[in-house]
Amino acid sequence: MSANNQPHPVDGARSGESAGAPDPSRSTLAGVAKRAGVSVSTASIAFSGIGSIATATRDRVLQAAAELRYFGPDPRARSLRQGRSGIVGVVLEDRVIHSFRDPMTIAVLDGISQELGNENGGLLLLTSTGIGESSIQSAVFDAAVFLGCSPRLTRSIEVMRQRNVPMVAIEAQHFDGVLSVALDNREASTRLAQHVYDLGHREVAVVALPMDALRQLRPLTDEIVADATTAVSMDRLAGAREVYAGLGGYVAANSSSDDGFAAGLLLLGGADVAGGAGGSGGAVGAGAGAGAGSSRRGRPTAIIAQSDLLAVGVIRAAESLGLRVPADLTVVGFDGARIEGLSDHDLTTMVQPATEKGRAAGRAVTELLAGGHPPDVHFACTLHPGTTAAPPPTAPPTARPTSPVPTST
Amino acid sequence: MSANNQPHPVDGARSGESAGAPDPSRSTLAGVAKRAGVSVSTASIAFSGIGSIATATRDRVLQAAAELRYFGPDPRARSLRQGRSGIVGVVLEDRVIHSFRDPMTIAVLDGISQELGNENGGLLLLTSTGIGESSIQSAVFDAAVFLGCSPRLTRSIEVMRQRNVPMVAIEAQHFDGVLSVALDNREASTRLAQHVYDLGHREVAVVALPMDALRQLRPLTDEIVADATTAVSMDRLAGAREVYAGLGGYVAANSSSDDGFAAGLLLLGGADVAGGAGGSGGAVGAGAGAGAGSSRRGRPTAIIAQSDLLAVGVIRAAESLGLRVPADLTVVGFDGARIEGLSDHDLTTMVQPATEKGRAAGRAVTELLAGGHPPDVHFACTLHPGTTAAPPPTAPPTARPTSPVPTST
DNA sequence: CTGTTAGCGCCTTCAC
DNA sequence: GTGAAGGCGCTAACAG
Repeated sequence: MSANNQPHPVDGARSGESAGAPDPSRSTLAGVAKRAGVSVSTASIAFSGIGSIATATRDRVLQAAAELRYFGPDPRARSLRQGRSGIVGVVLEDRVIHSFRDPMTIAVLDGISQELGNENGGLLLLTSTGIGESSIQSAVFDAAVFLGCSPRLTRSIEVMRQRNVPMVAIEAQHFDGVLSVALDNREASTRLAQHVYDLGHREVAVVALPMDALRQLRPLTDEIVADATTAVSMDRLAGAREVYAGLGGYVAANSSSDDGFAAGLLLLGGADVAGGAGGSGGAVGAGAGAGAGSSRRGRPTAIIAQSDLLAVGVIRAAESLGLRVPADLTVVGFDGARIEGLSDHDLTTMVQPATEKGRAAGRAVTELLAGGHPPDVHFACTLHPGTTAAPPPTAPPTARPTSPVPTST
Repeated sequence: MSANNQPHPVDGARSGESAGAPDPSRSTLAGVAKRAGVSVSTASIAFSGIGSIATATRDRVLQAAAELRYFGPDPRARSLRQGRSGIVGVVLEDRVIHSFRDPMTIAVLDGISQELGNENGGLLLLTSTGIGESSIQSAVFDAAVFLGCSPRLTRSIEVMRQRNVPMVAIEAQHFDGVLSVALDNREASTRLAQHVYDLGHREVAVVALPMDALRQLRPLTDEIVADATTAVSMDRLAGAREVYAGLGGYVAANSSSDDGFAAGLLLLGGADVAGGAGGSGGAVGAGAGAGAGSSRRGRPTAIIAQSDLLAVGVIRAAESLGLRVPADLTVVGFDGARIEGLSDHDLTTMVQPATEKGRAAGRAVTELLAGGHPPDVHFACTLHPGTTAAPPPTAPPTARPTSPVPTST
């Protein structure tokens, strides 16, 4: 009889604990209660403070606890019983290292943690590695925040929903039952492109953020766009294409200045060099339908980078080729990351409230956990004019058509 | 009778769940078993795969689960029963934002996550906010990694020890029962200082990493050193002082180029300006005992920054004052962070294997959880000569005493 | 103010 | 290959 359970078979069994049995059944609330001569529930109250208890009794309990070196309830048991662990899961799209290298991600994480204030227990970092997804389904947390995640999470989301785990998605596509915190990526991108257009640029290329799981620097093709799964880059591209229809360029492997540099070289040197460091095909200049004006597909006079990191790389590439920014080349970014080391440049970019996004997500989580039904949140970007955008070298300085350029396709 | 427990009082009670009761007692393994016409234990086997089960039976169970939208065991219950949650806690000294801005911390985190591979469940980020410490004591995790933490964690460590939670400390002081992963900070720092010395520098100042909880840029005083709680900065200082006895300078508020910049201005402009932007007292030059050679406490000819970020800031400060690096000023860092945007400079620094540190910690955690007793780990730094260190403008190029300079105190 | 009682959801030894 | 039961450690109703 009596199925003897030993959930902690580590000690005696495995390792050769040399010291004299430091764990003859780890002290438990029951043990403390017994030693203090009270019932477990009373002891529980002594620790949680929930319910009333005589000071004397509590002292007795606490002293017994001290003697037994009992420091408080086991978090695991507590979380089972209460149905709450205090942990908020943050699901990152990428390997941790990539996420951490992106100042926007970091800002968002900081915002979340600001609002959650670690009184909740902490942030559990998870990654959606695609296959398996196991960790996200088997991890202990009360609420989940998805950070720019792809639709492959569908199943995990279903599981969470079934478990009544509130979910918030930042910059992801819409999922039913998942609160959305997002940016006006498309509109902002249009505004930025319009800014470039108004300066007179007609030969323009884009360096886009990754659009799918395949992390590789390559020319932006229709297939890639068609199969894209990343909302942010898609929206930013769509926005720019409202001004520059058919805008072409490169897709980066990730948001890094190294990738921006490589793409920049391809775009700026590639026109002549043809087949530089990896990109096989074309996709330079204003791509398919170069807007009104010169249809000559020469070197672009402006490059729209979908992130500031990429933009920084592009600027470096330009300078390494002897081009001056913005005199010879206009470069604009996106994010407002305030990347240091840009020498004298003040990057022209769309500033997004990254930390605020995180804070909003954190607040939403709090409300959801309290049973509320907060609404979706939208943020707007603001144009930072900066000093890296100027009229093209040879263009008419005052062209100002505000309507989209028609596609030539 | 029958104390009716409802650990999840959220639904009906609080929020006005309008939809038709999506959670009439969330599906559980017992429910699945009943529906499949088997016992719970059999159903459990169907999910865990541990134990033998007829294929037909398993299919029946899985189908029943699908029908009930049961997606697998509840992580909370599982973790209580098994005594394992799969979560590894990472305790950061600072607010998340500070940690995330430090490339070394990020590299370490990446190393940890590489080795833990998220099959374990994920990294739980916790911060040692000093007061309370509650979150670390009440959070669910199986093992803890402390990242450069101060001794204020003593109590939390005691709790973890009592709970049999394996602990690994990276770059922290020694704690009993906590596996240590560390760097030869002191020795490396000495080597770097010697390098500077060998170049002929005698007027030297340090920009130190924070030494205690008070995050504020201020002159390095004896009190600060005496009360220091951060092992890394202490060790690096001690190492440098073996070459430059009594080395003085500033303590930064955190490892950032902004702080480096501010400290740089104080050190380089401060000698004349006296009381520039906040630092009241002296602490410039080679401090108390300016080493052999000129005892004139003028502007330093070399600045030893305790991190690359700080060094970058110092370089910017120097250049903003019209000083050329390294012709007019030698600047050395520590870390090997490869910070971008340093223009043409290649920072002279001690390169530390940060990712490796994280990996080692991750591996140690794995072994400890498996019941092993892995040893402490030590890593060495390598000097990267770089291009930001050169002989001082007016110094004899070939001074080469290898023994420490005696203190004048 | 304290004790009793009934599980949270699952796993696991033991018997069949 | 499957079923039956005990309990991980704790908390929340209720009764006294």
